[in-house]
Amino acid sequence: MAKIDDEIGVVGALVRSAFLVNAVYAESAREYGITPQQGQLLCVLMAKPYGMGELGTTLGLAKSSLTGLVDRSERNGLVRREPDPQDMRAVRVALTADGSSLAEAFYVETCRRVAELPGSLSAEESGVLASLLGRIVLDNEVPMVFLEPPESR
Amino acid sequence: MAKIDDEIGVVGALVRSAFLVNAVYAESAREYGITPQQGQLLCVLMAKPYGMGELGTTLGLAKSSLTGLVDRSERNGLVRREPDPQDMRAVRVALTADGSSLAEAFYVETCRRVAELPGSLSAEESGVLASLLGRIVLDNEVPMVFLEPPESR
DNA sequence: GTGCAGTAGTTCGCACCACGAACTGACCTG
DNA sequence: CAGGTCAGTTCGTGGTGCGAACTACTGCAC
Repeated sequence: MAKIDDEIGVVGALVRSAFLVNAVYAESAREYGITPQQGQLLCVLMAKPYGMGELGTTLGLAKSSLTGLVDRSERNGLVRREPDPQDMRAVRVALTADGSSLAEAFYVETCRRVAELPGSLSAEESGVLASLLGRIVLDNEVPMVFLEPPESR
Repeated sequence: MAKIDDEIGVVGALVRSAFLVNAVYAESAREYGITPQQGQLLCVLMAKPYGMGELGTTLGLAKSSLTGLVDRSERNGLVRREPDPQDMRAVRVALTADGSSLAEAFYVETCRRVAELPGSLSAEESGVLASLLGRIVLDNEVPMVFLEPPESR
């Protein structure tokens, strides 16, 4: 009781903060001339090249959806399909030089913007938030769709 | 220092938890035979009818995007366009009876699923998380894209 | 009251996204 | 070497999101 009217439940807070982060992500992508999905693809590939199947499970997409996404990104020169030397069926998707620098720029800018969101939180509160959200992310086995910014560790 | 390797920064935690919530939201929508965007529209309209312009700013969509979304939802019988008695140009979008019950069911189920995500957090930790995220949501003026579950207050 | 600027929504054309079903070709096991 | 499986692609369908151009109504200026 005695909650002021600004009080919010965990569920609402999670859903609405997700909405907020999406909007920031989308706007950032837009300014770099890519779609949010392409941005996501680039961010995943920053870590290492992936096979199509792997990418599908990481991004939560069907195989056929991925073919198109990679096609378009390849057409834009951001990504390259390399043959897998071990398996003639398989393909390894990797960033091109252009893709790599765009990914880096997009990633850094997106980090910057997301980092501004908790502006009013103290460093300590940010730490608490990170650790609680981090547990949710780990417990639910959220794939590595976003690298850890090195300076934040 | 002395951080174990599972440690995560705020930025990564926010982005990845958003990814997680999206996935849950999308899967829930899927099971109710609607797209996430339509689900979002229904959730917003649960609170009250909206004009198209209002809806655009709330959902962060361009006018023209909204026309289509409302068209499709109307075609599915979930939503209705009512004339605004005050202004002959304007329109009020409201849930139909079908839309209202679908919205309610979708909303409840989505809440249930999102509520499971922080499963390993104690009640107290959940409270802390809610209040920190709540401040982010308030500070950044995230629109009411999701009602507050009554029982969580 | 007439005229005109601004507002609410729609239309159109475009590119993208996501899916399932059906398919191709390489792998592998018996 | 035959049949099953696995990686990816193709195809068709429907939904999404945008900007530019458009229609129709509102409201203010005069």
